Amino acid sequence: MTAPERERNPARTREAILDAAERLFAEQGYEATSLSQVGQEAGVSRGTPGYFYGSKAELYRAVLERCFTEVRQAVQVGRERALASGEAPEIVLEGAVSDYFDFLVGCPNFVRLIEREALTAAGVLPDAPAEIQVGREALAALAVELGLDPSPSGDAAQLLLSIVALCWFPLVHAGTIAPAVGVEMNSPAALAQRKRHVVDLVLYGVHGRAAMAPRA
Amino acid sequence: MTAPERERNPARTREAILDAAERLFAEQGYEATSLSQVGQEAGVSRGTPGYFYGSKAELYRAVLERCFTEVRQAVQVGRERALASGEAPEIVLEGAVSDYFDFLVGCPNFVRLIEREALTAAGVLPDAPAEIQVGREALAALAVELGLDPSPSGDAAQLLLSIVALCWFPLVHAGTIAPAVGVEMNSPAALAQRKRHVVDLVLYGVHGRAAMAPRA
DNA sequence: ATATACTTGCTAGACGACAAGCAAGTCATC
DNA sequence: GATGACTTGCTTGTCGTCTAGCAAGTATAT
Repeated sequence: MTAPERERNPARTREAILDAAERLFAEQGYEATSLSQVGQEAGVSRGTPGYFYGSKAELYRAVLERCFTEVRQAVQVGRERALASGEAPEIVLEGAVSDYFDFLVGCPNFVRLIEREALTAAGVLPDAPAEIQVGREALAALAVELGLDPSPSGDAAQLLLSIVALCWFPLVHAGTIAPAVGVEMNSPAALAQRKRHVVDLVLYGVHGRAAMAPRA
Repeated sequence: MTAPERERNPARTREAILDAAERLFAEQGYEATSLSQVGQEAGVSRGTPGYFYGSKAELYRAVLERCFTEVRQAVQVGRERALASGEAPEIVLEGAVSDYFDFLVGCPNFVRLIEREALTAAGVLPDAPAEIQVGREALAALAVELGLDPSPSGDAAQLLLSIVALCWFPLVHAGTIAPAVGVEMNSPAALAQRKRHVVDLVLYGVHGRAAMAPRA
């Protein structure tokens, strides 16, 4: 009868901690985030994150792992949808780029975490097999779809990297470089405009590469 | 006769500290770098950085300031050279993109510092007037050179942001995303290949935009 | 010329503020 | 009442800052 002060639910608590940690690690970075802060943000005491995840490093690993699996699933879904559509290659590419752009817009934490990870020399994880696999799959799909050279550092890889760069970079620097060069990224309309430009640029690139013979 | 244990030279010491701090802040980030580490790297005691720069935050500011002035000078030089060349717009653009790419390759510390700064919400500096000015100047130059819409978020701004993204992003993610999608960035040849791709893509973009009427 | 006053580069010890991890404790739920 | 969820107290270590002090130079006076 007595209203329980706080209902006990380890699964829920674990997830709350993971959510809080993801946000804080993404926003402030690993070093600048304390376990007390994570606990407070998750609505538990300062010892609870350590209780469930053992150490700060392992909590961080758990955050990254969850992010990666989510991303992998999303990419998987997107890829299957694109391959099954049966549209012309350019239409498929256009849709894929657009989807990728939207996906990143919806995952600011993921973007920031990966960005920080890239800045941490040699990273926390020895190498990210999950991510690499996703990248390779995307590379193969792109090469097949457009009939490009699928070899490492070949045309398909270069184009894929450019697509990622064009979608990714403006989000990371939405508050710094983008406005500095005259591009706002703060409204849905501005984002849509940016997305259209990216899609166009990629398509022009594919056209150009097909039209003019690539230099000897 | 007696070899001076350590010649006393405040200017030299200040610069040594600044060099060490730049490297460490760029590589490890602000939080993960201690003043003791800076002192050790600079060949002085752990108290000396604080003695010369007052506080850790001010030392960081000094590092950023020096970086910015160096970059501004480099951009200035490049812009004047490009404008004075009298070549066709496309050739000028090609050279500018190529130069920018090379410049970033030569300034890994700068790239990492700015990247970290972008991740620090609201940044350390209220807004970077120097950087914004550089961006605006580049925007105007690009719009004039190619006859594009110079308004904020217009074609010129979008293209400029794309150029920056294409040059910048692969360097930051040379160890993570680039290899994951099949692009190596570790040898001069690989860098040259990447640069050529970027230049081509930008030129194709300009061509495409000129050839096909941009969508209504 | 030499001694003395004074400045300045630089070091090292001390102190306070956290933070991470551990251990003991408390409380709910089966 | 036992297991597991969760908290709180404590230890240990590190970092930034402050400050006292040494050493090396410079200026001034004799």
